[in-house]
Amino acid sequence: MYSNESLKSNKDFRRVYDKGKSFANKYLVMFYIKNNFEFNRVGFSISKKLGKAVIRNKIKRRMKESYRLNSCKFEKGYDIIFLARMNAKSTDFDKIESAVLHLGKLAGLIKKR
RNA sequence: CAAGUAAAUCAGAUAGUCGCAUGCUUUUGCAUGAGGAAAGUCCGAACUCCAUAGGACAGGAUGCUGGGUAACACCCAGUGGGGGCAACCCUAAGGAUAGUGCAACAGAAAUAGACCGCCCGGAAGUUUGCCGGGUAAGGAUGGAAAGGUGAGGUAAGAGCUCACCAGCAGCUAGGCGACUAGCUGGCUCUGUAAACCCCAUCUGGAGCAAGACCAAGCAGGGACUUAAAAAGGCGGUUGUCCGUCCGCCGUCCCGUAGGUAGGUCGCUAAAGGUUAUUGGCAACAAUAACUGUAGAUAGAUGACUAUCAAAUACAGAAUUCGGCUUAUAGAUUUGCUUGUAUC
RNA sequence: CGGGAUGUGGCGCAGCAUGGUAGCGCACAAGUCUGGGGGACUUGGGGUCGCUGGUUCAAGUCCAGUCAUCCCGA
Repeated sequence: MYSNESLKSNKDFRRVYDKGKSFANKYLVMFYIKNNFEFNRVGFSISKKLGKAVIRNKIKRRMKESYRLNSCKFEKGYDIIFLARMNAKSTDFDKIESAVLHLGKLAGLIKKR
């Protein structure tokens, strides 16, 4: 994942939160909106309520990894934000990976073969 | 062997596949990549800015002694006090004779004192109570009751007298010093300063989002100098005042200058680490050799597999160091003390 | 990086500057007034004062450390 494929400024995040659509399951919430680029931009957000720095880092890395492994399956041209919920604190990598794919299917962003 | 006590160390390793950050290479790779507390932000510094960091007051901090350090509320060595059979541990430990305040309830009385009791005398008089005085030994209250214990002494008592102990003042000796030991003296002084306060020492403020450079948009600002001469006014700092210094109270210029978004630097070599020698009880210092170790900016360490008995704790760098405090699975090593058993 | 506030019955708050009795309102329980309800009145129960140490004769109050929650500034 190159650096221009991630959401950076607070302005970009606000645009997705305010104008985008959202889906949720047990572990994650996903916000997304169409952008004007040829590629996707992804942001990850983990609230301070989930735990201390070590726990938040671990959750974010797992979310990043599970998107990276499945990024080829997503449609291009969207800004996406994944937001961790309280249940993500105590799960393993497989559950988070399946949660990412599940949200992609709900939103219709997974390519149909 | 058991119990205890003091200290030190490790904080998964190795191999493979995919992936991230930085640097070097140039299209392929190679190297490096979180902690003992990175944490809490409780102290101390470096560094940067505030015109200067000078004086006074206020405020704040520290508080047994000596040393170490860039500095410290830290560390080392000692002194006094407290706890433990001991090894050892704890200790905000200056001043109550500078002054002010406070000490509920109980109790006769709380910073000064006769309720009961004991003793003497008086009048009345059957026991007995009443009146006047002496007395701090005993009782009761309290955290604290006018030094404690014993003997003498006395009407009963009392440092009234003596011995020992505690405390106070002075002298002598030892120690750099906190203090210790001895002698002498008058006989005895409540506690609280983590109440105000006094004394001694230290202390300007803000913080890397400090600050420097480049610079879209937007907008009014910027530059320079003397004609007169001194005084005054206003402004420049973030407790107040004083002192020093600077600017303004005139002319000239206009996409120039300042500067927001954004970017670059600050940004990692450091009061650095390891080893040896020397000095020192030690903390630490000096010298020599070797070594070169994260630097992001939505913010880099993850996922999976195999082996080791198990991989499990607390926990993630954000300017950098020195400490303190708090959290911590599992395991290892060493010194010392006490007890038990055997030789 | 820096500054500040709060924690006391089930809920909302006093009491801490000046240390000795933990209190107020609502809620809860019982009783009285009423034919009954509502309402009023009377009585009662319920507190490791966030936690751990220290100072003091004595700590909710003073001091130190710690945990949690909330707010503000650059």
